[in-house]
Amino acid sequence: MTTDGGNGAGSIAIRDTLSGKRSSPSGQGSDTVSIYLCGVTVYDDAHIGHARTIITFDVLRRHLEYRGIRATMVQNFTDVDDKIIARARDEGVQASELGERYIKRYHEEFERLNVLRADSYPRATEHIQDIIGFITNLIEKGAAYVAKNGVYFAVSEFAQYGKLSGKKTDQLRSGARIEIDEAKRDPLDFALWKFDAGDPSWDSPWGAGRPGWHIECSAMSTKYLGDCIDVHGGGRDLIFPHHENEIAQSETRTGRMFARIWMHVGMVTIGGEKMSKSLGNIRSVGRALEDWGPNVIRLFCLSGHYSKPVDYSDENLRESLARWRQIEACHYELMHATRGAGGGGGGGPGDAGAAGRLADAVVRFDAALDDDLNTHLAVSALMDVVSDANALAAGGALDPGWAADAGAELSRMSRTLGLRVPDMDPAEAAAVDSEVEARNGLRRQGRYEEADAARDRLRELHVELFDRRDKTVWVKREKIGADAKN
RNA sequence: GGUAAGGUGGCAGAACGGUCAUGCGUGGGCCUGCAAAGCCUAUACAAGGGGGUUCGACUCCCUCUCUUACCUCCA
Repeated sequence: MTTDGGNGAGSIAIRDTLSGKRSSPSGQGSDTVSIYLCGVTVYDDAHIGHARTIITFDVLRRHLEYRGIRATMVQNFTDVDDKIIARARDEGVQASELGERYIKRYHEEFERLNVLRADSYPRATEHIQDIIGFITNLIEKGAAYVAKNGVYFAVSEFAQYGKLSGKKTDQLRSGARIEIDEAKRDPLDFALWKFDAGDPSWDSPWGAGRPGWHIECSAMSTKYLGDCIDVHGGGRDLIFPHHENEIAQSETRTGRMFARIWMHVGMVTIGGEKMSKSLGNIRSVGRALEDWGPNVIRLFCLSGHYSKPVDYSDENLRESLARWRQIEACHYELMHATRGAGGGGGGGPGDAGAAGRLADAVVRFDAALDDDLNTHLAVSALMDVVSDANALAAGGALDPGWAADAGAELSRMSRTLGLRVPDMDPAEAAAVDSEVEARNGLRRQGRYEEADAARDRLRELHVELFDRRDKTVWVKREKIGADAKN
């Protein structure tokens, strides 16, 4: 039973980690949404786990915009951090130079993944004054204190600490894992500012140093999106302590709810285990792009519900590849049919049903995304259109009008998922057409060796041919590394 | 130990209190000069164990068990 009226935009619901309930990102009647996504720490290459989180939010954003809601998206780069400093020292470069390198690479890779640019990508190092201001507020409120080695947030001052992750402070204190630090009043207190006059360091009212990890997100999200964000998210592993700490800082400062919806994306696993540096099972985005290309990676990342883990296995990737091949071929199938290449019996009795099935699939696609961004079901709905088109084509009943409609819908659904069929300019298409024509002439004359040679030539251009009863359909394939290896 | 999310056919993975998607895989057929892709068709004892609620549960409740994640940096 839907609680709201269900008119387009208002019907989108996302499950909030904190309350466990679904609610609309756009609130009541608003047509804009603010989204803050915790991005990457720039000391190494991005991996598939990063990709999954970012692609999930990318689809959320695309779907919101399709529903007429303008999303303002802010995604940070953490460019000051102990690991960056250590890595820079090892390589003998400046921390800023290292960060710059990985930020550049990030943009290149995620552009290839067809991820829309965020409205801004704030960096911690460019917001030191905002961070200092934020910390000053917290000290004024009595929620932060200056110690020997830094400025700390006093967890005891925030009564609701633990509400996001479902943890109780005394349980956390009794856990043996917490680092004992004499300087802290409470082992749960976390650093807002670390004193260290080393390489990357900035002056502050309390002493030279650098910000702690969590404060940058509170400061920057507030600066760009205000005190209360509509959707705040990241990977599940950020729930504690990162997001918990952000809530503590921000809500202490404003006395208001920090984020209306917390959205957390499940981990990418390798053989059932979380991908992590310590296990040495990291798969980089760069490598994945080489092996599988952007569309397969996206389909893989969207193959299950975002909140659940997904296993980066060869089998799963192959399945995504098979799906992609079908979608790709279908785009061409519909394009050819639309160009009126006499498909035979248009307007048969089955066509009326086809229009209904198409409309139904589109409704299911959008409804799936409305319902807590169920990309798995959305992909299924898209695949229903693909197989319907294939069935009609195989039966010689692909009516050009239907093909045009289906092609438009398929493109639109693909766009929402961020899938992109390789571009082909008309001149190239015409060239392929005439090659195919020539080959069919050879086939009619029984000159099969020459015809096969023509087919091979086209294959080198990644054009694949399907000879049907009455015509030859061709598809321009995306080059995929893993294909070549097998 | 605490917290959270899960255990669905050979694999992946949904929905739903009553008819158990879909994809991959597998068998057969069609189409093709051959091929590829696709189509048609068939295929599966499917729900970790045990209780309970119900006319009826995979779906709700309890319990046990297993898995994973988080409790330390992590998307």
